Amino acid sequence: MRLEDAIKQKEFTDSYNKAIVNLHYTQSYLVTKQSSLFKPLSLSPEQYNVLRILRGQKGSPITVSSIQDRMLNKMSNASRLVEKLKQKGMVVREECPTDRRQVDILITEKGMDVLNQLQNQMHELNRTLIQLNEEEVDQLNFLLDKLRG
Amino acid sequence: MRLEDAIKQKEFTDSYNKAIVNLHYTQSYLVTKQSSLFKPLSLSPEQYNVLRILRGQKGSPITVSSIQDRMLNKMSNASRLVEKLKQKGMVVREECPTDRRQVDILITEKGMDVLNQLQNQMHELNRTLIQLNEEEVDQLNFLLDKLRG
DNA sequence: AACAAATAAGTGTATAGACACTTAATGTAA
DNA sequence: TTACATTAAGTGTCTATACACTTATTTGTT
Repeated sequence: MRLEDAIKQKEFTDSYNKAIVNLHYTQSYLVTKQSSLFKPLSLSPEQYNVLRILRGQKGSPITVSSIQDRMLNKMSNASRLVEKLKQKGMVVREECPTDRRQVDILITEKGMDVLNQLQNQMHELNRTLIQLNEEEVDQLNFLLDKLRG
Repeated sequence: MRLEDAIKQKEFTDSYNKAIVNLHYTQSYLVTKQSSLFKPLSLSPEQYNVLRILRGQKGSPITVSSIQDRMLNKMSNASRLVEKLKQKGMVVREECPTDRRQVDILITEKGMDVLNQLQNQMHELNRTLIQLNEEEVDQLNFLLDKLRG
């Protein structure tokens, strides 16, 4: 659906303005659709993102600030998200032996189970959410990477 | 900057997965940069969006639910955003004469002043935020519209 | 060694998003 | 016309974002 119809706006001042609005709108569309997957597991999209980062560590611990660096939203609060995940038993905190300011975070078996449970559904959902062929997706990724300079 | 470097992730399972993450990351990048414009005026990005919708009405009133329909984030709460703007004197609420359930919203002169103040800065910022040429921006808009099906 | 600067984690608070719910008014149909 | 469903607006509550701040620890300099 054209953006103009989706938000009932007749026209934009220029293509750049439309692109900004289009990106905001499309991201919100994705969040809404993805949330339906997370909801049954009582996971928020950002909590899922933190779990993904931890899985990427393949067993080695990662500090809270390194999680922050890897987050999609650099303004979000890794400290509090980790605390939420800990309460659900999906991560553990350990004092870092070499620097007592830091806290090492590890994903638990339960956390891995939740991710594995989501894996296939997520893969399928991604395809249905993005109605583009392979060439177009690559083009989109190219443009997004270039856009940010 | 490539997404892989921006979030320190070596690779993605596939291009579709990367595109989802790329859209989330890019939108967050835009929000952060745009917020710096709104902040001096004590406006949030969503409050700005509501004002834009009201300006688009060119003087005719619009109900709260129509604002909701036009919002970028369909899950956001137009009722509360309008209340915030009212407290700042940027909009007024009027009882709808034909349907007492509805509430007509109008932008005030103060609201218009704020928008006009932002207009030029916003236009400039859009160009610098999107490091693409005209052809590429159009291509991006095409892909985003198609993506959502 | 002493002290200031820098860094890591966490806290406080306001705004917004997500979602279920309430209340009031309107529409519809027996 | 009464009764029930629908719609519009608003409220309550939890989670997350944005941003300033605190505390503890480490680093770097003199």
